[in-house]
Amino acid sequence: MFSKTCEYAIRALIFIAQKTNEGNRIGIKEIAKGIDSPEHFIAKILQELSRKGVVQSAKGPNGGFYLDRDSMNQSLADVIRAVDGDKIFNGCGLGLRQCSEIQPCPIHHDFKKVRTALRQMLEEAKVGTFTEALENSLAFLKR
Amino acid sequence: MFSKTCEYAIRALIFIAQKTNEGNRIGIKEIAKGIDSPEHFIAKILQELSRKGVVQSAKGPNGGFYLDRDSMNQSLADVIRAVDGDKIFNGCGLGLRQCSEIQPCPIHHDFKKVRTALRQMLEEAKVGTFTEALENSLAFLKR
DNA sequence: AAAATAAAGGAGATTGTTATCCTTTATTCA
DNA sequence: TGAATAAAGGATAACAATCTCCTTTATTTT
Repeated sequence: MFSKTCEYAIRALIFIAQKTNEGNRIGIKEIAKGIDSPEHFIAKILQELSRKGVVQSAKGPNGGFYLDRDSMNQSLADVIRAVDGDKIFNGCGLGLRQCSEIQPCPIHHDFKKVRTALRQMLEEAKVGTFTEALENSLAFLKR
Repeated sequence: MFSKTCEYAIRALIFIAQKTNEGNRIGIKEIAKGIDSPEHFIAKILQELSRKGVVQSAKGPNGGFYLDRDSMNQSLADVIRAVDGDKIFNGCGLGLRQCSEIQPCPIHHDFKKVRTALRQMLEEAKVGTFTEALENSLAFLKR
């Protein structure tokens, strides 16, 4: 569904949100461990997301990644758009560039409903709202 | 959403279904033109699908690809499973192998609803049922 | 100011997907 | 039987996604 890059990004942001809610910045090594991802790879991904303002970072001792209020209120859809673009929300299911309401592919209309449901769900899911479920072991980010 | 291989495969099968309904077998070159795909690549894909029984073929003059009754009644979900496997229907949205009802990722439950809707839609869409829409220019397979 | 820390950045390796080419096999038709 | 046709199969090229390593820059602490 999403690229691996995007999966790691979402997991990392939810993890960082949790640490931010606890009042801490968090380093790359701990993030990689916390979400079971390749350390250097998630570093690259967060570097890019930091540049885009999707996540905040601080260098030096006691530095690390964290989320400001805006970032905490971002939706998963925002994160996905930053990483994978919006083809998952708008692209044709059969890969036709010209596909549209006027010139639909055979599954355009049905597919649109599903995509819309997906988008709504991801727009409503804010990065900062998973902390509680994670704390109470009602959700997991590893493996 | 799906791999390019899968997108081409679905478009090709719907196209072949149309030709079969007209009573003809159809060659690779015409398929590639008809669905606007790389000729050699769709040849490879259909070769594989032919081996799996998803599409039928005949060699030699007047040969080409066609669909028998079973293949005509296949769902798009069947085609997708043959090409991409079932990770799109079962896989975790965040790429966690261990994700399940008991050990869910943070978006597991919401995600499941969307995946289920997607699957139902694709199970109901049979390869052979798009001919009419294509004939009446209510749907397109190119570009 | 120097040392230590941690992210940023650049460059490259690995792997998987997408795409192409050429040869072989099966079938039809003359 | 021989020529033509069309898919099957094998090998490989091109490209993108994934992943790793090393150096640089910014910041803090002593």
